[in-house]
Amino acid sequence: MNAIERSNQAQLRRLSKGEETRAQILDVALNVASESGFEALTIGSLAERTGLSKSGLFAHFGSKEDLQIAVLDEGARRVTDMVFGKAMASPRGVIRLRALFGNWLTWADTCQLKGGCPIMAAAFEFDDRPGPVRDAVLGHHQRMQREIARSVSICVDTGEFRGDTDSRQFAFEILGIANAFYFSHRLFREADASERAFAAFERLVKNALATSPQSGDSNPAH
Amino acid sequence: MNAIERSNQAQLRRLSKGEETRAQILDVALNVASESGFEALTIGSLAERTGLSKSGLFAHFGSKEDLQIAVLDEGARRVTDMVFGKAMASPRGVIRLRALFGNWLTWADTCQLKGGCPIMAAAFEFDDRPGPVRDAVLGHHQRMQREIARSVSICVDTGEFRGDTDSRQFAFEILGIANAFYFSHRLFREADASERAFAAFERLVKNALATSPQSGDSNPAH
DNA sequence: GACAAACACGAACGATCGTGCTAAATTGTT
DNA sequence: AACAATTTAGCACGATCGTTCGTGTTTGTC
Repeated sequence: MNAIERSNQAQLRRLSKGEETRAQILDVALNVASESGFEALTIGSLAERTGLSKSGLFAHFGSKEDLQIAVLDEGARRVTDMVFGKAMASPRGVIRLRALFGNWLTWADTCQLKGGCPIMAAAFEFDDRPGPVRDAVLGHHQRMQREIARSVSICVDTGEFRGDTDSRQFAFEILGIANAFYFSHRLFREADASERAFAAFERLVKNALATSPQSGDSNPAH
Repeated sequence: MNAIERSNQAQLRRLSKGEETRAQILDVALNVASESGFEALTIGSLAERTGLSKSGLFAHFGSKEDLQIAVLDEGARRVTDMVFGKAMASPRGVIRLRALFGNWLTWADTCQLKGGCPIMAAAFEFDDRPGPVRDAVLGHHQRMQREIARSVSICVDTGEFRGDTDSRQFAFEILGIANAFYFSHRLFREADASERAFAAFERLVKNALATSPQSGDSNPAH
């Protein structure tokens, strides 16, 4: 959801003035966090971008820390919508898992976040800085990993995956592929990043399929 | 190499005073970058930690940007030593590749960098900020990916891996596993992070082995 | 339209940021 | 020991950081 849609929604749902301003701030802030990281989320620059005064903006969040957490939560909310929510339209099992994976790779672009997934960046920024922000990052990522593992378990339930599939290991490896995609896509700017990611994903899936894959093409080449 | 060893080396090689001070600064700076990221590399805090004055420290690097790049290069130098250099002691082929992978997971701990690999963190910090620092990060990572792909190619040469193995895809997936390890180890603080990483790695290897693996245990569970 | 509540602004604060100067102290060489 | 070169300290600068406070303006309710 972009700022304009939110503005429309505000008129419909009678969102209070303060709540709407706050939402607009978060929209801008999420873009900044996406492009330049959470460290770059300064009150001054945010005020300038939103047209508010420093103190006016500051009043919506009691502290910079609370602002960071609010941005984090907003990012997580969008991930939930754009990745997990959207995948629910697909039928249970491997098809939904594949949709989930695909959505994860593209959700930042879909949301017009020019700098990639902020939640991903936050993990590296705060993994060694104890405090409420790190706790929030940890919580969101743990929830996401749990959700992915659950989607893998469903593939076992449907009989598509073998019964001895380790769903948490599967989620671990999916997280890895998504990260490799980010390196390839955002740092290296390689055009075939998404193909490489899907190739890795399909290899992962093939290894778990109940119909044993003994043919010769089970190699890491696409 | 820690500060003390460097100090000894300075006495042996007649490292000039300025060069030694610079090396000590970089040692401290690398720790800061490891724990708190490159954004936290401020002249003031570094001066305090090293006992130098702000201007005295600043004089060793012409600008903050040059300092960041110097820290980056020092980090890359250590990676080259601790990961690639060390793996050269192992025989060519899969054994060396495995050593390479293992070294990559543990090198930050081995170097007593309490906050994980700084080069990894830098990738996420600068992937969307064009400039000399990003260029340096990009260069180091591209070099590392090339080295890994080359090690995979050697496994083809030794006849251990099939001829149609895509070495760059292999390197892509290794990068992913290393990233997943970082999430699991540094953010989630999971005790079995390294087991999960090695399980994923061995699955990757098994798929590329020339001796076709059609048995039923080629599953993502360890 | 009145009135209370919510919201935004402007000014100022101490601290710290990166970065210039100049002078003093230290180092290396003869 | 003298001297030049290198290295470090001291001080100051404009800018920006997060935050507080008092005042004005806008909003929602009766």
